[in-house]
Amino acid sequence: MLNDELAAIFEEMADMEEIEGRKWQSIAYRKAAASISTAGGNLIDLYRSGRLRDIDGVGEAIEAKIRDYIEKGKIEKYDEMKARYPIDFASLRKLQGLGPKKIYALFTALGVKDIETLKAALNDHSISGLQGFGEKSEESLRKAVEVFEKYGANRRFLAEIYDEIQEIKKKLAKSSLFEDLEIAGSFRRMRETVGDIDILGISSNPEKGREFFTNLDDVAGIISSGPSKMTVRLKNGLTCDFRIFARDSFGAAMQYFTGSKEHNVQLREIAISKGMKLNEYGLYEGDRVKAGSDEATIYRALGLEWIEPELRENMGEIEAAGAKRLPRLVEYGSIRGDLHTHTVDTDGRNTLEQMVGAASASGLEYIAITNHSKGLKVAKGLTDEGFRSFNRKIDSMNEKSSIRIFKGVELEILKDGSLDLDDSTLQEMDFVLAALHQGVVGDANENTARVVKAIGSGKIHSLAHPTGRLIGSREAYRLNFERIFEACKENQVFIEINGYPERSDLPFDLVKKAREYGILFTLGSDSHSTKDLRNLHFATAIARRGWLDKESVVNTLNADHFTNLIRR
DNA sequence: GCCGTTTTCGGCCCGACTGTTTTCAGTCG
Repeated sequence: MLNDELAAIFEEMADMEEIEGRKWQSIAYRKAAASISTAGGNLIDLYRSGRLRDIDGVGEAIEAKIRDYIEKGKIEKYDEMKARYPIDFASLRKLQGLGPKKIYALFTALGVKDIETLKAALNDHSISGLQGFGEKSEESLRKAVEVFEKYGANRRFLAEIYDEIQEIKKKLAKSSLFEDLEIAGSFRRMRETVGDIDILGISSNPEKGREFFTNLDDVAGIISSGPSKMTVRLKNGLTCDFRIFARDSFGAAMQYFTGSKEHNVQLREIAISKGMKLNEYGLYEGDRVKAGSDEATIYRALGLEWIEPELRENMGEIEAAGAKRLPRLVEYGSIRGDLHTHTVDTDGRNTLEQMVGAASASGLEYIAITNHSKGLKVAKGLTDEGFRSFNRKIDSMNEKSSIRIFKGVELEILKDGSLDLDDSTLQEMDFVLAALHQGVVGDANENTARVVKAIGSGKIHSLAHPTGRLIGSREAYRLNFERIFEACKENQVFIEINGYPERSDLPFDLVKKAREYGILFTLGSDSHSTKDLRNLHFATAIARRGWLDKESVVNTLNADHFTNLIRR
């Protein structure tokens, strides 16, 4: 994606500027890179409408570079610099402890330009002895390469490590060495992936607390350890920061370590503009402590409402908090039904009975079974006749079931935008999810037309996993979401937030956009087995990160109200 | 290179830890 490409380029330019000692240019490039990759929206659209400068951190010079990249496919200054520094910064920067200056030192002295040449230098033992490097530096680099090759430097799915991290917190709590414990960082912000874990604690016996922590069997090794901060590698490959604070500072610490970094930078700038200083110990006016023990007081002292962790991405939440216009986010406990599930009758692993039983046990009031339609052969999609007989099974189950079961389908949108089942079959269905799975092309207009036609059919309720992305393995489909959102609004079609971790689709930034159109959303776990039902929790997290209130989420309705809403 | 509730110039978030240094630079979050 263009945003990612340019963000990577600007990150590299930041590295090279730093090598050349231009600190502020470096910071400017990094800032631009960050806002392009997180909050940028589609760069092509912004470019076409001449609104590139609206992006935080993009001024005259960087705007020109983005333009050149779009129009000519290259950025002259980048190419010039790259000729001087033919280095794979992106990979080398992923090694713990290696930044631009050290990379440059290794490059000039030993010709290190990527992981392979670094490994060669390590094998020669030629690094210790270089100016600024010693035995320990060489050893820690060796370790960093080892970790990189074992785990990659990739982020992990929140859903994948969620329970394990909660377990660690429980073990710490059980020691009764801590008065309070919280997990901060992107974990607390419920980002779909996390790069590391931050655990904060209050303890009257920090020494013992730290010792207890390092001796947990989840800890694989210590990366660094000082009097107030320690960093370890967990056995699951993640790095974990553990810090102990005084009660008076705990709110400031929570604020600081929850981030995001961009959100924090913004807050600290506001503090400065009000003649104050904000750090992880508190908010200060001169020597006087204005706030520190709880987060809300800090935000209030800065003239802001308290901001939910999920919103802290510097995507307008600070302005909204200043104007007291933050949304009341949909709550995790308010989701009453799951609107995307499969059974063994197509590509699921559990039976209808098992899925319904598990949904009921997890406290849901209803579930829509949305098996694939016949066009998706790899998933053994059901034919019209298949659905009719499956529907009869649901009817009879509904007579004895404690929760309501809706007859659903995850319906293929065919190549020409038509639908994969007969009208008479669709008439029988309670809930129709429509999805693109196959035949998606490189042309955004063609893909969009296909989706818009399906939305306009009057026969679908919700658009499933709209971007089609699979985090880590497949890019989002090329689609024009402005047109899709308009079509959904016009035809009263909902949009799904799919909580399957690899999908996490619609992504939260697009949820926030779609929300502005007044569209309603359906949450789905996309369960292929009973244990996937927990994905609904993570779908809710995406909804919250996308600023949704309860009224925007269809699943918060009870079964009767939901039935009325989907009646065609 | 960016930006403006004090600014169109002169600032730019802040503190901890490590390793190599004899007081600090580099890295990280």
